[in-house]
Amino acid sequence: MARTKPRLYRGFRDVFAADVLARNRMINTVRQVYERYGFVPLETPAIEYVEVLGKFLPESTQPDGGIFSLHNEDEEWIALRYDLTAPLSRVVSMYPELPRPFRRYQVGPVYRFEKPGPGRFREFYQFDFDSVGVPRADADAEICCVMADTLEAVGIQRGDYIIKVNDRKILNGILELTGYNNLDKIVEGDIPIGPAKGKPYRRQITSDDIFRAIDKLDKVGIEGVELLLTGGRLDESGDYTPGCELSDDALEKILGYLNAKKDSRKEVCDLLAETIGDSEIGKEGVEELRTIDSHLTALGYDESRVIFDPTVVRGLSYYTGPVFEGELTFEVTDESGNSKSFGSVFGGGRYDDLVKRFTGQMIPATGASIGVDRLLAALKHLGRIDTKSSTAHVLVTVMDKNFRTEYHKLAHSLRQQGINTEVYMAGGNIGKQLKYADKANIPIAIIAGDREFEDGKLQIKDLWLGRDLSEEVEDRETWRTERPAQFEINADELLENVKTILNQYKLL
RNA sequence: GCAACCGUAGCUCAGAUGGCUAGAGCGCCUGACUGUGGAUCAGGAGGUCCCCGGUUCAAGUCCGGGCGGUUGUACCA
Repeated sequence: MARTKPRLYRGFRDVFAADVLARNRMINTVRQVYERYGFVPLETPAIEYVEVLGKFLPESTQPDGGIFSLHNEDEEWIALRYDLTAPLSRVVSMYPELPRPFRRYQVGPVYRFEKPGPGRFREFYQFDFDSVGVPRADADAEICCVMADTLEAVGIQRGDYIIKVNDRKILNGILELTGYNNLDKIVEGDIPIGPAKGKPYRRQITSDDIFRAIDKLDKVGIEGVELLLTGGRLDESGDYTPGCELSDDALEKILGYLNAKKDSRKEVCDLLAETIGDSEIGKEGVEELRTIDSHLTALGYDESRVIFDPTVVRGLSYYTGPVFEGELTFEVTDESGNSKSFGSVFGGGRYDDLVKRFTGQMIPATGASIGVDRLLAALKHLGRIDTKSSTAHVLVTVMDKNFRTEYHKLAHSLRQQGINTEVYMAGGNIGKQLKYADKANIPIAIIAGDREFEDGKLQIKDLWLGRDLSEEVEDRETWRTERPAQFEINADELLENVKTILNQYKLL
């Protein structure tokens, strides 16, 4: 009979103890920060109606790519949530009795039907917090504070991260200045360069594509952005991306805007105010940034933590005002040996129109979201994660089956004192049991047979110490006869001995 | 979606121009005191060489198609 082959669906993964434990710890830390600001927990289902999730039903009969969707029994489209913000906006419009402002946090898996990459999965955790019902920019300033506090709480040092802020209204203002704010045209022609040279292309270009191009600054550099805004760009795989074919004048304005980088937030605001000229929407954006700046400054969140950066776009999404990006700035080397900064782990912004699609009324909201797994990867990289893969701190070994009850009683008494204790339940000699403890990363083993029980003694073994000592032991004989890191103790002194060892490993 | 590269043991890979009974390191299992982790030593298990078809006396190796993976790019809430 053909057996079933165990396999994982592309982009999904199993997560084992060490990683789950580390993630739980991190989530706990983050939760404490969110709660310190008064955010309250919310849980929503993983599945929602497609139209609730957002703009994924064009006029076609199928939801857009990018999400996991299926038909329900009534032939309606439902889908796995791809973020936690759309469900929040549904909740806000479904329960008008909720207190406003509604400030909630939510953590859980979200799903995206995209090509997975290294560290990029189709199921991953996000940890969001949002303020719904607050139009004022001090709410945005608060988001920045929470972001900074959170990153520091989980162990990212000041200087190893930066919160970057921009405002969509300013971006829109710039677009307005260039005259391309309602851009919608078809560009077509023959690919001018590369392996596919001569092949015809045809592409619809809208204002969004200008943002898209700007958003790629990190990836393709300023020259790349320039190409994307003008004639088009050939990437290293030989793929050609048609450009926006902007005028020289417009290009110049955009590039000038992207250069409005200064060390101080105030200077950036001044520079942007100058660049933005008479654009009403642009001026509004600058005012918002000024308000955020003054709040942050008053609270002592200076440019070492939060800066204004005109190049931040944050995708296309639903953002309507300030946008935030929490970036880790320390360098990492990828597998091809290039060093680059770790990148963004925290993102968000103001989205004043998101609830409107349900209720018709504008309900302002602002918030941010942690890419939990990416942040976890960063902490691992920094060595700020202990990778314990066990919950047991003590393994009671079974040397003599006749004493099985005794072993369980020993374990029970330790548990009652709050010590996580496991009794070895499978068969096998002592060596096998110690190997198990070693592999499971359990720090202490207790060994006892008839000799010990007769004398009221126990053998207690510090396995982690033994592991270190073993590096100096040359031959098998001394290892076995000396039994490093193993002590005989009186049975009634077990608890204090266990505690002493666990304290050394900071496990209590 | 498009493009390039890749697919041999659980993992990392070796197997010039077609000629094997397909190998190595690591890992895994057993043993070296039936009361002790590591190192060492001695054994052992483990492969339809991704799948299907073609060329050939002969295919892990060449050709076609599929599937899967990696990377880049597009999209990205």
